[in-house]
Order: sequence, then structure tokens, then C-alpha cells
Amino acid sequence: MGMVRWEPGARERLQAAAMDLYISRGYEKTTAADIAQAVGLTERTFFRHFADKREVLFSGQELLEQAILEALAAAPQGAAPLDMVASALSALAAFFPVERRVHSRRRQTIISANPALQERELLKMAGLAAVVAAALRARGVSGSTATLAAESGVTVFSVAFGKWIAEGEERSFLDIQREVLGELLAMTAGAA
Amino acid sequence: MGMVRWEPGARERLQAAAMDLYISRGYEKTTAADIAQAVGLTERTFFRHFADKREVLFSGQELLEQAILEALAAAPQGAAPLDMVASALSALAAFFPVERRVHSRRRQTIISANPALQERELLKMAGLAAVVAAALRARGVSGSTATLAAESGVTVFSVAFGKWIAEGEERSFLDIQREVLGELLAMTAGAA
DNA sequence: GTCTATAGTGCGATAGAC
DNA sequence: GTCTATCGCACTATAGAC
Repeated sequence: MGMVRWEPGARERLQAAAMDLYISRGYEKTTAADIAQAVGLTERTFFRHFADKREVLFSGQELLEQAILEALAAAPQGAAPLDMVASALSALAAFFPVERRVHSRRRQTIISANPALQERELLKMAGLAAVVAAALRARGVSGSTATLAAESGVTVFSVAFGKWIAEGEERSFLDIQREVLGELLAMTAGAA
Repeated sequence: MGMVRWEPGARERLQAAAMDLYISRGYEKTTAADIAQAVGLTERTFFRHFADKREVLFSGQELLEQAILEALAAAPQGAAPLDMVASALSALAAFFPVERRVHSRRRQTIISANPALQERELLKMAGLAAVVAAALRARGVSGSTATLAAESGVTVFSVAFGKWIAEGEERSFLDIQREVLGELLAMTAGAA
């Protein structure tokens, strides 16, 4: 139990401190130096861990992409594009267990209040859609159909996420997502 | 014909100069001062016209929103959500006549090369989707179905836009958009 | 770790149009 | 006199370069 030069988990502590400050003071009124100072580090160190002030709220993307790719790889050969997307969506649900709902809600509150953060979130979602579309194309789905299926998947995910974090909502992410996918199918089936 | 204190159309001249510089030097290597100087203005004046360096590439959004709202208002009462969306999409096609294809292509080349610009574009698209969704809700479409229909509309628009500016493409924006909407319907109809 | 360029803001001054 | 477009200057924070 000697003096350690630096506590481990700097990245995680920075993320936690950022969320707290973004909530208490607001995102724009919080400087990178504020966040670093809150955990005993320097501004320079903050930017070593995160490319910019927004990125501190958006990590873990790689894990989602990996889960998506595994789910798509496991889908039966010759499955319909939207069925493959549905498999990927089910795989994502594992990342949103009940225990995470409070954290997700806090995080979304911050993002909803700041256009700059919304931009970053949209870019991340677009990145997920691109990954899905590329995987579908690799499985033989035609170019634009792959994009349409992938974007539809992201839309279903986003709408389901919004419902999942709604106040008073009790159902699991998976159940909600299934319902939303059903709504999408009903909606498209109802057009002339 | 005396010396005027300032030439009219500052905004438009700044937009044109920005596109030229973003292409010749790259977006990141172009400063706001560069753009302003190119049209005989100061950096401070640039920021009076545009909230930030990205925004100079994204104006005219209001016109699109207005056209969308008019199209949705004109749609027959009780129409299916996706049919109303299709009306809105048709109205948008008027903004993309053949003459504009070269300009659109140049602009998209710049955006595609810069994540910061992609973020802004995604935010603008999300704004369009929100407008559509709100209008659908006002016409009695249920909350999540309205969002799903609106987002699907934006996806169709984006995919169609990408095809329209593709090298060698000759068809009208409207024709391409109709085709993409058909692909979307076929894709969703093919799921289990 | 320090140094620096750039983005973006706030405020006061100027000068013509109405 | 008021309104609008512009300039000029000082300032902070971000982010990248050294």
C-alpha cells in the first residue's frame, strides 16, 4: 500500500467525472481542464485519453460493432436482409440490461441538451449502420438494399432506446425492440 | 456609382469562397479568416453570418422544411404514413434539378472527406426527420410510427441523393427516389 | 509537459441607409 | 434619431504540434 504514482482507471474516472460535471454545470460550461482536475490529472492527459471533449461520452462503440458482426456472421445463409438485421439488434440488447437504465438515462439527458453531442451521437450511429451495411453486402445483399436494411436497423434501435429510457418504462430492451420492429413492418406494409 | 461601403450578397460570396477553399486547400487547412479575406471581409464578419465554420455549407434547410410541411399539409386526410412521406419526398425532388448536380457533387465531395462536416449533415437530416415526424403526429399518426416513417423517409432521401450524384448517373432525382422507395418496400416485405 | 494556432464570443466604434 | 452591416480588439477554450 505504498504511494502510487497514478491511480489506475484514469479513463473510467475521467468518464465518470465528465458525466457528473456535464450534468451539474452543463456541457458547455465544463472545460476539459475542469474534468481532468476533478480526478487529479492535467488537461493534457484528458486529451491523451479522448480525442475531444465530446468523445468522453462515447466509448464502447467497438464492443457494439463486434457484437453486431458476430451476430451477422451467425445468421443463416440466405436469410432475408431484415432478418439478419433483427439478429444484430437482438445481440445489441445484451448491452442494455435493466441495471444500466439509470446510467443510460442520465447520459441521454446530457446529450439531448447539447446539439454538439447529438452530432457526435449521430455520427456514431451512422458508423454502426455502415458496419451493418458492409456486412450485409459481404453476405450478398445488393448495395442499396443493404444500406436501407442497415439504416432501418439503426432507426429501430434508436426508437427502442428512447422508449426503454422513458420514465416509468419497465419492459426489457429486447421486448421493446421487437415491438418497434413490428411497428416498422406494419408501417411499411400499410403503404399503397 | 460612387464607392459603396460594402458590396451586397456577403453571405452568398462567403459560401462560394468557402466551397472553393475547402476544395482547393481542404476544410481543416482553411481558416475562417481565409474565407473572409477571399471576399474582402474580416473573420468577425464571417461569424456574424454563420454560427461556425461548418454552417457555411449548410444553409437552405428552412426552404426544404417549408416544402416538406406544405406537401404534408396537402396530403389527403387519412393517408397512410408512408404515403404522406412519399409526398414530402416528391416535393423535395424539386430542389435537385439536373443543373444542380455538379454543385451537389462538389459539396458532397467536401463533406465526405471531413467527419466534422458529416456530423453537421447528420444533424440537419435528423432535423428534417423531426419536422416530418411532428407533422405526421399532428395528422394523427402514433408517436413511434411517425418517427419510423419520418426516419425511413430521410433514409430513402439520402440513398437516392447518393445515387443521383454518382458519376455517370443520368436519371432525375425523382425517378431515383421512387426506385429507392420501392426497394425499401420490397426489403421490408421480404422479412419473416 | 509546454507552446501555439484557430475557433468562436463579447462589446464598443464606425458609417451609411432610412 | 434608429437600424443594419461591418470592423477592431480583447479574450477564452480547444486541440494539435513540438
